[in-house]
Amino acid sequence: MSTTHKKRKAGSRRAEIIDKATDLFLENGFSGTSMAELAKACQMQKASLYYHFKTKEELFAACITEGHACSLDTLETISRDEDAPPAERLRAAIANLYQINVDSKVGRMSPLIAEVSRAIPSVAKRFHQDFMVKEQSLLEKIIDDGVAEGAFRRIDPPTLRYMIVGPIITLSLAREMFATFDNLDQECPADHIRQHHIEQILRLLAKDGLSADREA
Amino acid sequence: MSTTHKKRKAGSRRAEIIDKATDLFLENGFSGTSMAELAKACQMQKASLYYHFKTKEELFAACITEGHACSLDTLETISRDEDAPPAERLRAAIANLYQINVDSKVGRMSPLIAEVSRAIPSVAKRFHQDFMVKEQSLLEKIIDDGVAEGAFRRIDPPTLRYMIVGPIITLSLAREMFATFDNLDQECPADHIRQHHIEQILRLLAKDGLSADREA
DNA sequence: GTCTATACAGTGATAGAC
DNA sequence: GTCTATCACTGTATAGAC
Repeated sequence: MSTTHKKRKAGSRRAEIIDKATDLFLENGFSGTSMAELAKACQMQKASLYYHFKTKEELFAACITEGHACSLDTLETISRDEDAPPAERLRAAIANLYQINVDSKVGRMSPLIAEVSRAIPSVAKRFHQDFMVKEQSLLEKIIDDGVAEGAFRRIDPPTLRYMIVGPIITLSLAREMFATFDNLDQECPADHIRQHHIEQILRLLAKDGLSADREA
Repeated sequence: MSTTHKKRKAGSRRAEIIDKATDLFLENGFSGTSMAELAKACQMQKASLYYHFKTKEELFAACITEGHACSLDTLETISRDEDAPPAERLRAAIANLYQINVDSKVGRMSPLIAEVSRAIPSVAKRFHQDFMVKEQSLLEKIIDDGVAEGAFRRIDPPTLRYMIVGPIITLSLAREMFATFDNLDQECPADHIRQHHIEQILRLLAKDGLSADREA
């Protein structure tokens, strides 16, 4: 507290940089975000950033991997709770997928990854391994359990996965694309889709004859 | 032919620039693509680009709007063919949506739009109006006709739209994100999803009792 | 661990000859 | 309509004081 010039909070200035950087990357893209801009947002000097991160690419990688790695906890809990009724588990899981992919920062990073994937392939690799694969396998376990219990109809796994995750990711992407629209919530009605999508998935998974429970 | 220095093909050098620029933008993003790089790809001088386009942003806008505006022709034809059986029309429509969004350049631009949307909101607006809205309404007409004919069950339109377009857009996005992977076709099995997705949509739209036609 | 100062390559864009 | 030459500026990254 005596030697340094500006020490805002104890310890992890690094975490603060990652947080601010993530916001800026999400808003302006990777190339569209400058270290100067980030420095200003952190109220520090450009050069100081390079004490914490050797390069801009390394900083970006940290935003992807360290920044929000704990996001799958809830999904993991749901996945482990094998006693709950399959439909309720799936309902909870999909609700959580919306939260992860639409509400939180990690899930909104897909367009960013697409932007830098050619220039920094390792980032795409990490994002895939640390986030997407885990998310997928947790979801798949929940469905598999339901099928094993006889509660769900068996559907080709990759296809079902895309029908569950597809609308969610697309909603997230659309909200990034049209972030500046006045009527964003009309164009991309997040809550509406969030509520109705799950019902259609359950209808798909329902065994024949049980599917007439609900009319949209 | 006598006055100019290098006149490759007659007339539309402009179209060539748009074409090359689109490729580079798709590969490296907007900020990640420099005018110098583009000039080299077009085998011309940087300054010459500015004869055709006042700014880089204007060039980008041209890539979005002019470059690939005619892509909805097939979908339009399908949409107009009201005598064909609804299921066949929808099948053809979805197949075309895959072609537009996964195979062609327009559909792969979504992450790009997301990147520049905050900096150049007009581009997002144009893309939305000229492409997405049209695509959506053509699709909706096909479904509405099927419902009117009594062939399809009625499903909440925005939800159904996301369940059709969501997996397609997400497949496209994933292929951009993981473009550098060796096993891209394993990770993002485009053909597989393309074939099976449509069957699930038809099951969703099938009236009760008719849905036992097929097992995935 | 943060600062000031700076290197220097690359950026979008312009001027003016041909 | 394309060229050469050049502009003013911003980009990432580094050196060295404190």
